[in-house]
Amino acid sequence: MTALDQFKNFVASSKLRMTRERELVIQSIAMHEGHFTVSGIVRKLQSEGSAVAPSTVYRIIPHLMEAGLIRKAPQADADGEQAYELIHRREHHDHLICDRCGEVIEFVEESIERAQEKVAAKYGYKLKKHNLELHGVCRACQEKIIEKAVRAW
Amino acid sequence: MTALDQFKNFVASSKLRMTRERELVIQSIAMHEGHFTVSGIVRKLQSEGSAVAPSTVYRIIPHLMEAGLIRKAPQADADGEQAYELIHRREHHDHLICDRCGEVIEFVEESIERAQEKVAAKYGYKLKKHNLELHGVCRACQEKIIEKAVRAW
DNA sequence: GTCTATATTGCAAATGATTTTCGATAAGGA
DNA sequence: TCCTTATCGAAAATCATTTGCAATATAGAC
Repeated sequence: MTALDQFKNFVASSKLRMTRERELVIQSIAMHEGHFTVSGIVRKLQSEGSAVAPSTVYRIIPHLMEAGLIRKAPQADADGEQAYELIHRREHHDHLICDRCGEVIEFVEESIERAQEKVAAKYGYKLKKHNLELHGVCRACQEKIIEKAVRAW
Repeated sequence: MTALDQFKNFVASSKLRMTRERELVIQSIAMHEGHFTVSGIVRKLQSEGSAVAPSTVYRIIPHLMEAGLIRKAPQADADGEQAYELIHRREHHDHLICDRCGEVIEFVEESIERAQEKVAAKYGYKLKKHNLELHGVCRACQEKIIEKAVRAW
């Protein structure tokens, strides 16, 4: 079932209506397959010649969350804008974040997943979800930092 | 070493200056011992008769982060305001949280720490910190849920 | 202590993301 | 097709955060 179909089901079980704009936004998000922001979607649709107003996208977001299609990403964009992510029915993933440039890499490390279950079992917990963020400096930024230091010296 | 002392060291190794406002803000945060927001600090200091302007608090925040005293909390406040948290200097630990009763268990799992380094290396990142929250239901709550279900049946 | 350079403050204005208002339009059931 | 009302776009309103600026305060030099 595609994200669009998923939302159509949600619409059917409510008094919401299916519109051209909602379809465009959902397809844009589904295609994105990662983190996205409102301004990003607006820009992308605009460049494709099917502009949708920012206020409209902002109004669609809460419905997509309610429908279980997306959720807030644990970290905002490099600037202050709220980022969202598709909730895949596919495998869960964690985040590796560069605190200097804001790059976000999604990864899945099986050994971490297993170790988490181990910890939960040890304390008698039944796990529902988790949230792992690794913060650091990406390779490109490391190089920029060194460059800058050398020049200043 | 108190948070205030820690910041004083930081100030000494820079061209920053120690001021009444910075001292007030840091002590307010240190006393808080949990999540906090800019507006919360402003309100608290105001009610204590030692008001500090919001813009001043906003300007102190980046210095506290740089000094390693605080960091952004992974989740913003209930409304849209950015939340921060004190970074404890004691041993690093992760959190196992019961979403039903709110119990928080702190733990350290070596295999997880090592696996994180592995992921960072794979992507060329230099790690600075991380943030792991396991969410679930603790044993006690699991039992209560079962009890309740049986009674309702 | 006094002097000086400049870091810091508070206020007000600016910015930028998000929300809301409102008149026009369009979805979908009758 | 007709009607009800959900939805849209544009502009105004909000709200958190940032910035410009003139007044003040800190820390080091003397």
